[in-house]
Amino acid sequence: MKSHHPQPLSRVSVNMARHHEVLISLRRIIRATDMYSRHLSKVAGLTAPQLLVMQSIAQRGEMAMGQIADEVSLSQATITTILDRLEKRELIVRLRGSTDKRRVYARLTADGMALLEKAPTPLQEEFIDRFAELDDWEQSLIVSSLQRVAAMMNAGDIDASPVLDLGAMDRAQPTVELSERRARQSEAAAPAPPYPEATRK
Amino acid sequence: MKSHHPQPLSRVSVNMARHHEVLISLRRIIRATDMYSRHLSKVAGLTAPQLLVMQSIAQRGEMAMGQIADEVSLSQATITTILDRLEKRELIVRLRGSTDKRRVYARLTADGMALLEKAPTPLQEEFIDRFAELDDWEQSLIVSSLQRVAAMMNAGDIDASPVLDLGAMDRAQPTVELSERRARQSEAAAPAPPYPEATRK
DNA sequence: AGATATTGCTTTGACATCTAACATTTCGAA
DNA sequence: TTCGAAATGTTAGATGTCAAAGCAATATCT
Repeated sequence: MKSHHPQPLSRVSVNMARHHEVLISLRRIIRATDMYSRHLSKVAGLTAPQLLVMQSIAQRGEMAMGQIADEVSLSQATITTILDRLEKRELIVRLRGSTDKRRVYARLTADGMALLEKAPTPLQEEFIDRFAELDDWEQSLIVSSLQRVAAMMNAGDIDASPVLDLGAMDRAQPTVELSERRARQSEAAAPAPPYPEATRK
Repeated sequence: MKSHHPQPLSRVSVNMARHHEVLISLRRIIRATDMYSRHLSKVAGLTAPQLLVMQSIAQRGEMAMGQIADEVSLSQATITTILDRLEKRELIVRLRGSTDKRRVYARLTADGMALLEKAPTPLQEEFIDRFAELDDWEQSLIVSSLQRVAAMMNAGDIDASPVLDLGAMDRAQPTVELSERRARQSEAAAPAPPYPEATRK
C-alpha cells in the first residue's frame, strides 16, 4: 500500500468494512458450497462430504474413522454419521480392526467404487474451470489468501508463515504439505497400504 | 499464463494440487466458522447466524424475512427457523405487515437488544485482531481473493470484474456495493426506517 | 497383576441449511 | 370483476455438524 493518503478519519470505518467484507464473502462461499453439495446429491447421488469421504477412502484402500476425519477436516462424530448413511446404501463396509479392536476401518464396496467413478468433482466444475483460466500468479494469490485466512481462524494451529510469502508464488510447488501435516497419527503416510489388519465386523 | 517456467509435465498435477488446496482451505475455514459459532453459543448464548440475523434487524430497526435472508446470505426457510428460536426465547417479535399481509417483520425486544449489546463479534476476535495487524495491501489482497472465490462459485451471479483488480486496492473504498447489490427488493436502502408499517401478529 | 488413563468410535441432543410443497395475499390481465 | 400468476412465509424432510457423554479396548503406572 503506497498510501499517499493517510485517511486519518476513515481508518476505523475502513477496517470495519474490511473484515465485514470478509464475513460477507465467507457467508457466500459457505452457501455456494452447501448449494453445490445439494446439487451433487441430485445428479450424482452423493453429497459433497460423502464424496469427499469416499474419495479419501478410495485413495488409501482402507481407512480408520479418525484418519478420515483428519483428512477431510470433520469431527469423528460427523464421519460416523456420514458413514452410517453410506453403509446403509452399501457403498462402503465397516471392518473392525483385528489387532486393535477399537479401530473401525471403512472400505468401498464394488457399488461404491462404481458410483465414485461416475461422480463429479467435490468442487464446482464451474469454479475449477474459471480458476484454471487464471494466471499462475492469480491462482497462487488466491490459494495463499485462503490458507492465510484458514490459518488465522484456526487459532493455535499456526506453525509458521506469519507473512504472505509472495516469493513462493514462483516456486510453483505442488504444496501438499498442508494435507500431510494434518495427518496426526501419520501411519508413516504409505501411498496405499493394500489391506491393513481388519476383519469383517 | 506467463509462467517463466513452462513446467511441461507437472502442469496438470500442479493444477490439481492447486484447486485441491482451495478445497482443503475452504473445508478448514468452514469448520473454523462452525466451531466458532458453537463457542459463541456457549459464551454469549447466540450462535453465529443468530447473531448475524439479530444485528441485521438491529441495524434497520425492523426487517422482513426476505430482507434478512438476502442480507445474511441464507434461505428464507432458514431465517424462519432461526427466528422461531429467537422468538421462543423472546429476543425478537414477529409483526405482520398491515398493508401487505404477506409480509412478516421482525423486531428486537428489550431482552434481545440487551443480549446483543454484550455479544461478541460474529467473526473470531482472534481473526479480526490478526487481520487488523496486516498491512493494508495484504488485507485488500485477502478480501479481493475471497470475493473472487465467492464470485467464481456463485455461477450466474457475476456481473463484472473478470480479473482481480489490483489497481482497486489503492482506492481503498469501504466497498459496500456487494451487500447493497444483494438487496433485491431494495426498499430504496433507507439507512434506518424507524418503524414501517406493521402490527402485532 | 490391578487400577487408572488414554484412545477410538458411537450416541445423543441441538442447530443450521436447503429444497420442495403449501397456504395466504396481492397483482395483473382478460 | 374474476381468475390465474407471482410474491412472501411456513412446514416437512433430509443432511450435515459439533460437543459431550458413553462404551469398549489398549496402554501405562505402581
